[in-house]
Amino acid sequence: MLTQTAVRNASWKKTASGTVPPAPQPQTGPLDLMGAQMSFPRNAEIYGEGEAADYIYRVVSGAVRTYKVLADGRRQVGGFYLPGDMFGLEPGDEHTFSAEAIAESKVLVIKRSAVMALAERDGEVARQLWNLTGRELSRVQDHILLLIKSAHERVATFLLEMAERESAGNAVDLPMSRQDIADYLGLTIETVSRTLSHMESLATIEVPSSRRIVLRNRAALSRLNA
Amino acid sequence: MLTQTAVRNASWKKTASGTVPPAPQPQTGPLDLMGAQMSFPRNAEIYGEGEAADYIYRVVSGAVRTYKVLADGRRQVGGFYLPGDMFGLEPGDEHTFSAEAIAESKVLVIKRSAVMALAERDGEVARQLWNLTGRELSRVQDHILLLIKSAHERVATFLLEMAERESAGNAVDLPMSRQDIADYLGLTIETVSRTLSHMESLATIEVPSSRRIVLRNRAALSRLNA
DNA sequence: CGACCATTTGATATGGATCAAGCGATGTGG
DNA sequence: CCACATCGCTTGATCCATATCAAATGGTCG
Repeated sequence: MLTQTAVRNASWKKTASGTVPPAPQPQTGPLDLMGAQMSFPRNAEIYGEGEAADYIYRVVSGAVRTYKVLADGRRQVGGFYLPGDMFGLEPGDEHTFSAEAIAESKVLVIKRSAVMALAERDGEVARQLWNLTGRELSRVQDHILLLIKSAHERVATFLLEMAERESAGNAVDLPMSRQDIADYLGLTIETVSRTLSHMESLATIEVPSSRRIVLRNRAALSRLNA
Repeated sequence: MLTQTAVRNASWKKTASGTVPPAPQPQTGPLDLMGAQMSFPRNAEIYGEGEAADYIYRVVSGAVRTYKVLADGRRQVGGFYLPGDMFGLEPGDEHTFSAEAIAESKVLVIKRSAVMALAERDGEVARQLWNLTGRELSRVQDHILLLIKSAHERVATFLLEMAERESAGNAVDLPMSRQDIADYLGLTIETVSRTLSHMESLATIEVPSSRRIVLRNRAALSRLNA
């Protein structure tokens, strides 16, 4: 079920399947052709933890974070999803994380039951779904490796990861706040900020504005990538 | 491909499908009927990181750990697998972690290609494989949540998890060493040991021998479970 | 222009790591 | 069968990376 917030903010629009997403993933195939596009303003909830996972999603523009809040208020960001990325495909039938738009975002919403029915008949689709879960799995495994590293290593790994995903030369445009980054890396906002400042002082990166980071010395970052 | 160590230590034995594993998982179905049983001595490698994922595995007796070693020698244990658990099913065709027997173990080894062929024809099997990956995914997601907690919380969570999986009253028999636990929890062996001692001093647990832990106050542990 | 929010920077505190012994169980050779 | 080596674990002392608390700065929007 879509969330109240989500529904409230929704601007439905049947999409002619001709719409080309900014950075399409190679591995999506028939899933491209399904679903309806919705818009979410900054910080709008797309779905909440514990809700029925009736839909799966694909980012068209903007960016999405998934997260979980622990009993005492600590928040862990599970992942960031950029244009072309699919998210919300859960093994069980409840979402285990919540999802929010980081910035104004357009998201393709696909009925899970439709996809499942399709997978039933078409082995190729089934394989694709499995693949998707598999990718997610290795992403999460990498995240674990990240969380045992030092603060410098975590930030370096994060920057390299973002650079790779955006692949816009050496400049990385971060859609997310320092708080989002901190909660993703398991650090405090202060530590993230200090680490970036330190890297800048070493000329490893440049930070022309807080959301824009230029990688000046990838080798140094890779060395930290451990 | 099976590892040198693995092959060297292997004692192949075609298993009459009548062999009943100690704690069968409910969700395995047809996969039960396939594969051959192998024995691995303590600390034997079952497969190595980067090897072709030609087989999937199911613990019959004993226990298995999967792990990854970072460039600088730090080791992260990805998970522990107890009798009935499947492991080694990777999305890609290379193992992303290594696997070793923690204690003398019997493992059912199943040819991946055979399972895939079966899944091709039988949607039920395909769904089961997907499910397996999904379970693994949520296990790993939980692991991430673990890694952002305090040492006490991590240990408490670990003990409750093990107690649940073994479900032998309040006594937990740990097949793994303190080092294994430490590497799973992202702590040092000293911190794990100290934390257990501290919990014992609070009468939350009893540690009659280093591998045996009795939960005396689950409520206190759950409170730490955050 | 002023208020607000995000970010940076500074000072201090602290949880867990590191370094270093000590201890107990297990096994081996004499 | 005992002495001793070994290994896994515990305990102690100290250090350090990162958290926490606090304030200053900067950027954005009405």
